[in-house]
Amino acid sequence: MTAAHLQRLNVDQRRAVEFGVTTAEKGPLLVIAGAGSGKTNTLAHRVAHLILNGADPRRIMLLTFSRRAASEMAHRVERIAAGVMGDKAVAMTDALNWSGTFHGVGARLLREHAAWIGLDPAFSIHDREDSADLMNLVRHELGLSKTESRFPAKGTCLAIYSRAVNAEMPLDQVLVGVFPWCAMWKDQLRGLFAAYVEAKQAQNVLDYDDLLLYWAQMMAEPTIAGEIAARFDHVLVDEYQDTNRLQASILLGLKPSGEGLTVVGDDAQSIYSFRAATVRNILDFPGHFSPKASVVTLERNYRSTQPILAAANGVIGLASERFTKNLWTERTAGDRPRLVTVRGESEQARYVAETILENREQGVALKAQAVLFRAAHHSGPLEVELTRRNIPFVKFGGLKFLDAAHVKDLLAVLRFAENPRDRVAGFRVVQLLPGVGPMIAGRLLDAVAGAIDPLEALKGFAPPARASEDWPAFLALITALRSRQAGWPAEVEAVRNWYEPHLDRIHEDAAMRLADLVQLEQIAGGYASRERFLTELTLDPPDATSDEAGVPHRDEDYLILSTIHSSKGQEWKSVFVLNTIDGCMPIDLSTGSAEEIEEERRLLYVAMTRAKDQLHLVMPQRFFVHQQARGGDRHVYATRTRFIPSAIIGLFDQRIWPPLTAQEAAASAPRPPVDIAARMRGMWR
DNA sequence: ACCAGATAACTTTTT
DNA sequence: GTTATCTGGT
Repeated sequence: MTAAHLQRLNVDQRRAVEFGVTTAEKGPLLVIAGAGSGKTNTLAHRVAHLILNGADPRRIMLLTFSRRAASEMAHRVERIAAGVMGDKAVAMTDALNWSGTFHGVGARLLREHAAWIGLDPAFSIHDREDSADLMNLVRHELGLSKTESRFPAKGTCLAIYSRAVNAEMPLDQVLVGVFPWCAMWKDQLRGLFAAYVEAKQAQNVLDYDDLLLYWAQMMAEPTIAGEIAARFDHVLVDEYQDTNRLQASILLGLKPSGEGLTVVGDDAQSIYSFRAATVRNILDFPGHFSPKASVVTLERNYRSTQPILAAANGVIGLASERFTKNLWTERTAGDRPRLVTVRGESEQARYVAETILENREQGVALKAQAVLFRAAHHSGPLEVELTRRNIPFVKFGGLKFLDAAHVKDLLAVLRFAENPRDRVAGFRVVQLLPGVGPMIAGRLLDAVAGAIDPLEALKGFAPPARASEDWPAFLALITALRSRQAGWPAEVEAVRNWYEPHLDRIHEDAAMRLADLVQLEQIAGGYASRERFLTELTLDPPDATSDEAGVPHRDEDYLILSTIHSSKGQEWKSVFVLNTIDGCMPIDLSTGSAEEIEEERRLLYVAMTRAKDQLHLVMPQRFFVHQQARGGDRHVYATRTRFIPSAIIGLFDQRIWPPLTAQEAAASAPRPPVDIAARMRGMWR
């Protein structure tokens, strides 16, 4: 007699779900799950199966790639469990509260253990930008901003630092292997990083990497590691191919023997090596343990039609490292993916928009369709076209809502009030006052940092004459925020009221930006407190930005625009991939090492395997080079992506759009070559 | 001494 | 559209 919830699974999926729970097997488990093989579903079933068989959900750690993935997983677990145990399932899955990203879970563990490791539990978390800004401040202090030849920019410095931390690699090796053009600055960089770490500690801030690094350090300390490890019976990790060595170390600390550890992933979908993720993590996983981890491979694809799968397999089959998986499906009917040649980017936009509308006429909702692209700005012309035609859309990836200067300003005020030692936030805030620049801001923050009571230091500071008019209001605001008299989220409104005149002064389009701030206020209302708001917003920023079309309501139908990276784990009936041309895929900025090229190939594979029924790869022949003045005419004549060579072109349905007229078709038909040159040579013989 | 406006250069993917 | 650097003004 088999439980009902297991009967919907195939043999391999069941093995992954039951392994060690209702079977006698022991030890760690690696599930290699091909694209569309029901990976999320299998993992959700395993969690539900664990709970149904007596595991305590409070003692299950579930690590996913994004918060969205975590809540999706919780929903599924609840549905599956509800099918078996009814209403009681809700309480069980609610108790599944250790689920989230590595960073999110890490932040929580760190706050709980802060006292033990000498950390102030009110630490703030810096996002990438903030970290780069702090790196820049330190860079200036060390005089590295005016070296004779140019010192690496703040972003590059942070990338080097981050790589060394996440890959657990010595600086020398990182420089030689990944940033060879910065190798000459080795000593200065080492000094910079030392000062950067000290600055973070003095200001009580952690960056993204610290959330993992501190966690890993705790797991390296036997007393703390024992306490944390003992809290979790099961640790399950999704998207394991996109984890890095630091994350692998954390897992080993949590489950040294591998008992109770399950990781799921697909080596063919590893697309985050720029974040120091390494395919080796998943490939080497079984060997980390003795006895070795068991491996279950899911090869049956439930998503795509056979022709789409054949084309995707064709693309990944040319990878230099061969993957052993052989995806198959029973969905044999369907069209080959279309490889559509269009004249330029505006035709590409028109093709996509028109085909999407046709699909909708055929009953395919906009929500069941998606447009994917390599870089966030590739969708620009399409966004214009969609807006013109009143097609609502939501864009994932690329510039975040939180990256807008005005949003950052407002958040910086809140952060400064929460943690006055946060220099990056303070630096930004005080310079909003007219008459205050970097020097005065620096002096003010020095005074704050040196004082026991930051507020008193602020009050005692003599502002420059030009700022005197705005000074009292600023002081009043910070005082009010520190005392929390307005309460949450009302204090956001107080900040906005204070900020409004400055916004007007600084930005031309103040009205539009103000609307964003009102939206931010609404978002703030969804969080319990200022501290939770700031933390969770940094760890899980709202990533959908919708442009001129206006924010579609959740119940409305809208099209999905997404970078390929952000499309991970999702699926749509109809998928369009923009700019399937060399220079975009692979993107020409990648310095062209073999490994980077391979990752670009996997990116195309990920994009193609998102499609269920219909796949369109669009190739504009003329591609405007970005980063040029508006109206500029610099463009390149593009060629088909190298990942679809003629050897596999037969797997695609090649088309030209708009379709050629009879005359054009005749003109482009193959004709016997005429050797004019030979005739001309013959003229003189 | 220091701010603010102007100018030139750059823009991959993200927790 | 942003961001680092230069220059003129206070």
